[in-house]
Amino acid sequence: MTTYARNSRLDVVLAAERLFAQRGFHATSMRDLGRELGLHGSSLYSHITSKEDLLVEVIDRGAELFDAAAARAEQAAGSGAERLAALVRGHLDVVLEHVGAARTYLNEAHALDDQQRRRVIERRDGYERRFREAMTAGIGDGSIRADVDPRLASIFLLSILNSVERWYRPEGPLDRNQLAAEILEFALSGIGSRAR
Amino acid sequence: MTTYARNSRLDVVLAAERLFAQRGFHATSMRDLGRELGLHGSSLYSHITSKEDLLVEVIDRGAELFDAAAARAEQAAGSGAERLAALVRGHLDVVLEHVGAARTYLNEAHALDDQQRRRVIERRDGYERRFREAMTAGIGDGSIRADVDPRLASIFLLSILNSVERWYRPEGPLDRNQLAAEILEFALSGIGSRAR
DNA sequence: CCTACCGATCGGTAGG
DNA sequence: CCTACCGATCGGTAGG
Repeated sequence: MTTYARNSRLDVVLAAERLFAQRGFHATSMRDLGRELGLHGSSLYSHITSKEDLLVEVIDRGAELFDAAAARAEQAAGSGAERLAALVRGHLDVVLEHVGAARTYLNEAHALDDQQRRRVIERRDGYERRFREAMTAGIGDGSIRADVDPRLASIFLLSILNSVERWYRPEGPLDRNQLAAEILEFALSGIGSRAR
Repeated sequence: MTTYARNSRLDVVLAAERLFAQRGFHATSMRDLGRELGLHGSSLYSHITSKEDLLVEVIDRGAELFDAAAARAEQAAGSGAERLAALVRGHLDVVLEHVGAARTYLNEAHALDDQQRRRVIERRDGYERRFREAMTAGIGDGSIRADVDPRLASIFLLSILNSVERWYRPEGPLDRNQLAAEILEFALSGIGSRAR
């Protein structure tokens, strides 16, 4: 039995993460992807069955990374606000360590067909629910203000977190811990003075 | 002189706003665009010179709408925090009344060539600066907390505002004024209790 | 605004 | 993993 594989299937998925995240799914051709790995576009089909499938795989990997980070964060003991802080740090870890998968997951789901897109959106809703639940717990234990709407507040906080990839540069003045601290300070204390 | 125009150039731009926003620039073909207007893809070229130019025009329209709204908002008298509130309401007006132009401006600039993209990003920075300046003014007049970093806080607030199109539905339970109020409450007061 | 095209590129297959 | 393709579609032009 002869086999020609210089690259593994994982190599293909990782290259797809990079290119889908940088240029977008529709702007990335199979030939682009092949070039990234030093082989012909048509050769990719010995590793995958279609370009769509590849997108599904990248996006699912992204979803999995976020879910796993959230599961770890939820083991943090403490108040609801502290659990929320752990969720924020876990989210940033994924965004900063797996840029490609995270960006593709966050920005390219619209390229999926209806069924797959619905599935991904439901999974994303499940992730958002974990933020909501931490806030609800925080209202219960007094660490979060009682008049907060956990659904809206989760959306606002996740909007901040999911936009980080659009502007944050790790080589800039702000390190990851400072970034997390700044986001938490903004979300927990706001920017208005008492004497407003 | 005979002319065949059933649609104006503006019709083409408005159709492009819709489709570029819904499917993305690369996923929209000139034939899709023609179908939207009831004519052939090739006929569009009597109105425009290239698909790229059309994207530039849509994006510039989006930028113009945001800049104009900010200019109006800045005429609001009052504290820095109040000017910031006016900017927030103006931003939401654009996002909700010009969905297509706003979404294309916010999400499709990556499809521009380097030179155009840089120009658009610079213009976007100018818009962000207006938020920063309102915050700085607020620190001066005591309406914004003195320890706030206006640059980061502007990014966080704009992340929330620019993500609105991803989840908000006008026909839902929250009207536009309530949405603005919720965002401002989150940004100004945060969600943490004093006894955290 | 339509008809009739153009060369280039797309995702993907057959066969080795 | 390569070679040699395939039909479909792309942005765009010429000429009326």
